[in-house]
Amino acid sequence: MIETAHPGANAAPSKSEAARATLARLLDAAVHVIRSKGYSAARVEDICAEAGLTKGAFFHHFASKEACAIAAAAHFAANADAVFDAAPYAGFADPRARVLGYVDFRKAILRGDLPQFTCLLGTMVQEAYDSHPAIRAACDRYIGEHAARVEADLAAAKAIYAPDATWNPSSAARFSQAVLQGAFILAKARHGPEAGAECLDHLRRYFEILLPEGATGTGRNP
Amino acid sequence: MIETAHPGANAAPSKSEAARATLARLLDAAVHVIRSKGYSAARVEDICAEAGLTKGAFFHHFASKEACAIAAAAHFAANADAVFDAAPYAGFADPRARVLGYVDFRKAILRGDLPQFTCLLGTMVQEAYDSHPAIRAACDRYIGEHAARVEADLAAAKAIYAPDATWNPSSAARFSQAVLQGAFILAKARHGPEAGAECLDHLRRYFEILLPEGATGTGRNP
DNA sequence: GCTATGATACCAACCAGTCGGTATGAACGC
DNA sequence: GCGTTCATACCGACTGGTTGGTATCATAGC
Repeated sequence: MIETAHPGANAAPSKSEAARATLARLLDAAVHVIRSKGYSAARVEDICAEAGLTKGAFFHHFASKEACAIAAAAHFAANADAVFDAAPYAGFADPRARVLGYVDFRKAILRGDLPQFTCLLGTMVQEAYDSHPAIRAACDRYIGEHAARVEADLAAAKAIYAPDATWNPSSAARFSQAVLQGAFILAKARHGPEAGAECLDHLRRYFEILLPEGATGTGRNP
Repeated sequence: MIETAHPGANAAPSKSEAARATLARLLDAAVHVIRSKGYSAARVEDICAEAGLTKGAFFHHFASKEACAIAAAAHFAANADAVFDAAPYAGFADPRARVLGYVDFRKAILRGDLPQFTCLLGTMVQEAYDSHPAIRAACDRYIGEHAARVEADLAAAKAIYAPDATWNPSSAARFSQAVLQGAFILAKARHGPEAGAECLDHLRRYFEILLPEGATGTGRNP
C-alpha cells in the first residue's frame, strides 16, 4: 500500500522496506478495526490479529494505543487525499463541476460494508473528544485539511457563478463535511448506505442552488 | 424529576416513588456519561458515581450495561420529545415557520458544554452499530421517530409552499437529522459549538429555498 | 557483532457482573 | 395497634476474565 522508489532515497532512511510494510499493515488494520467498533472497544490484539502480527510488533512501532490511533488518523487522511486526487472529478476544468463531482464521487463510494466507507476521524472524535485531547486535535486537523480542499473548489466556483452571494466558501465546505459525517451516522443506524446517499442528493441540490449555472456573475443567492 | 399524583394511581404500580427516582437518576447519569466518553469507555461505576449510587442499585435496575444503554436511549428520546413539544416554535400556525423555527431552536440550544447538547443516539450508534445490534436498533428507532416529527411539519409546509416540487419530506427530514449529527461531530472536533451552529445556518437556508415564501403553490424547485 | 524487528510470556490494573447481606415498608392475621 | 412475613430496593466486597503495556528472547540485515 505504500510505494517507495528506492529504500534509502526516502525521508526516513532508518526504516527498512519490510518494516514500512508491517507499519502500513498495522495502520490499515487499526483503521479497519476502529471504523468497525470505535476507538475504545478496539483492542490492541484485535488490530494485531487483523494485521496478522503480534503485540510485539505493535508496541515496537507505537508507544501506546493512543499513538497508534493518531498515526492511523494521519494514515487515513493521506489515503483519502490520494483517492480524491485520483478521482475523475479532480480533472474537471470547471470548479462548479468539481464541486458537484466531489459530491457525486462521495455518493458513488458508499458501497460495500460500512467500515469500508465510513470516516475514521468522525468515528474517533465522537468518543475521544473529551478524554483524549491529542486524538481530538488530530481528527480536527485532518477534517479541516480535507474541508480546505473542498473550500478551494467552492471558492473558485463562487468567484465565477455567484461572486456577489454572501455565503462563505469556508463555511460551506465545513457544512459538506458535516453532511457527510451525518450521512455516515444515518447509514450506521440503518445498517446500509441508502440513507446516507439521499443526504448527498440534498447536499448536491444545495450546492447547485448556491452556484446557479445560468446566472453567471449575478449572484442571486442570499 | 418524575411527577406522579398518587403512588398506586399509576400505570406501573409495582415500583415505588423512590425507586422511580433512582431509576431516573441512573438514566440521567448514563446519558451524561455516555455522551461524554461514548458507550464503550463509559464504565458502569462511572454512571453509578455520577448518579451517587452503587453497582448494587445499577444491576438491580438493569440486567446489563447494554440494557442500561437501551433504556437510556429511550429516556433521552422521551426527554427530547418533551423539550421540542414545549419549544416556542411548536405553537406556530404556519408549518413553514415551524420548520424554520425548529432549525433556529436547535441552533439556539447549542449552548454550554458539549455533553449537554450533543445527541446520545448518534454517539452510541457510531461505536455500537456492528457489535451491539440492540443498541443500533434503538438508536435507529428513536432517530427515526424524531425525524418523523420534522417530516410532519415539512410535509405540511410543502403542501402549501411547494406542492409540485419533487423533493421528499421524509428524505428531507432525515437530511436534517444528518446535518445535526454532523454538526455535533464538527463541534466535538473543534471543541466548541460554533462550527455546528453555522451548519444549521446552511440547513435553514436550504429549507428556505425548498419552501419558497413568495411563490405559494407554484413549486419552482427541482 | 550490533541494531532493528518481531514473537512469546507475562503482569498489574481494570471492569462487568455476582452475591450475601441490610433496610425499608407494605400486607396480613389477630 | 402490633408482631410476623415477605418482597423490593440498595449496598459494597468479591471474582474471573480481559487488556494495555512490559520484559525477554529469537532472528535477520548491515
